[in-house]
Amino acid sequence: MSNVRVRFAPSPTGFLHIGGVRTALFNWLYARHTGGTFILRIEDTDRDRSTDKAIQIILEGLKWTGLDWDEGPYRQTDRLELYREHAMGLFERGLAYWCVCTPGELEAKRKDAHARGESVKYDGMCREKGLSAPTGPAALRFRSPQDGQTVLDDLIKGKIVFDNQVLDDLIILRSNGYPTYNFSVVIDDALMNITHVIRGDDHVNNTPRQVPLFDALGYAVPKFAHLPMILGSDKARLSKRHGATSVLAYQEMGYLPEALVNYLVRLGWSHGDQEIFSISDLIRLFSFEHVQSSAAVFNPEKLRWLNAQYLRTSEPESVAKQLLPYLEKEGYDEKARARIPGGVEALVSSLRERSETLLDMVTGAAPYLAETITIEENAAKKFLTPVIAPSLRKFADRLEAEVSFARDVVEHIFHAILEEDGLKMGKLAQPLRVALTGGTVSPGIYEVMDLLGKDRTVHRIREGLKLVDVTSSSFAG
RNA sequence: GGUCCCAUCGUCUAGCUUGGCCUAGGACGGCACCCUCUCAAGGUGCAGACACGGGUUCAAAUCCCGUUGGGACCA
Repeated sequence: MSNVRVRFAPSPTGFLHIGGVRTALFNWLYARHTGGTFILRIEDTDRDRSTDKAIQIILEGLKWTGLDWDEGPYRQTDRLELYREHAMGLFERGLAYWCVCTPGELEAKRKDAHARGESVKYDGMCREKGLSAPTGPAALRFRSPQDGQTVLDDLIKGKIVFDNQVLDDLIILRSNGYPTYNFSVVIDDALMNITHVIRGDDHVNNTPRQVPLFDALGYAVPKFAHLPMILGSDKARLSKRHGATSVLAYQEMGYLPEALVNYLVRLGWSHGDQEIFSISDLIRLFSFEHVQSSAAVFNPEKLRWLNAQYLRTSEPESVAKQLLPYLEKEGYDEKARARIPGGVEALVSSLRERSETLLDMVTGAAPYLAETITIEENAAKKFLTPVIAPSLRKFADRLEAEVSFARDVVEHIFHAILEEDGLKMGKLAQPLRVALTGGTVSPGIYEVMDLLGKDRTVHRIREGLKLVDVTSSSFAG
């Protein structure tokens, strides 16, 4: 095991966002690629917005996508003492100071500076006051370096230089005793020995504030890798109005986790022209070298295509297993599934060519799981005609008389009738399809019969025959 | 407003580090054709991009500068 230690640190303030999953994924891949450790840390210091429910959803989402963590989940609220201790440590060494400026004063100053077109950073009012133990409300501020530069050598974006002059003396401990985001992150990353901070590039500007903290605290500065954002179709940051953004929503919509992972990894990372990667491919091939530095637009169409690819190439057994809960949800119980001779696996094999999601499969499965069907009116009118009725009846009769329902036997009977009645394949297959499935779209006609079994096949043909419009038969005949 | 990031087909991207193999490749989507018992899948083909302007160089998608346009963060 290498000494690489990475973490995924979501805030439990809602569902697990698709962008969060990608961040987690890149962390996970890097850990697995290097044989390092993947740590899960819940950043719940925002007590007003954090909920236990949200934590559960995050865990559930990660489990579904298969991103297993090696340590944690740690919770920042369990570590508050640690932040206070280290903050006071900085104070004792003169690297932090008490600030008694009130929020109102600060706001006024900011407005003022803004109006004059000046920088809105903290003016350092309390910097040299030397307050040792203020009695009223006070925040602890870090004495940020004011000269020189902070250089970030990002694994993805390369060298980024920040002038320290623009750095605020950032608050590390609020007057209510809670640490600020930038401080708790540094303490955690330092104490957890994080070697690589892999996060969204919305954090790039936080980095020059954090690096001096590592230095002041006497910890090694980790390496940073800032991942480009995922955007919606209008190039704005991906959000609800672009459609589903919660991972679990994708689960509900019938996507396979492997497909989602494959899609997400290609949003920003590439390996030549390859589009489809197994998890082991990804672990083996992943590197920051090929991570894109520009943002990417989320494209649901391509996700659907990828999902379809996975549906078709995965083991039917595995897909069948994953399909089960969706079938249950639609009310297709054990009994319904038992109606299909080959079971759900056979169903999957026949339906997967024309399904992009598991939900598509559920829809397509209806005629085979149900005891009876309703035939679409237009389809009946068009295909269940008096002209074809005799051939259909003949087919049903012969099937019934035959002991075997083996594929080649059925095919033989079918072709014999085509020949006898001078019909082309489609002339008989389509009416048969309508009688058997109730619609005009289905898997191959022999597959349909396989899924239905002999009894239901014969029965449905006879039921379909009842719909043949007798009033037009005199007209036709 | 300040700071930072980014810029190849509609979208994801290869190529950029180490300029020439690029008349810019692949994938999704679109269109057409083939296959065909329906619908798909599959196959073949077509349309489609180096944001712009300057440099550097024998040679630039590739290096440098600027402009423009997007985005993020701080307010």
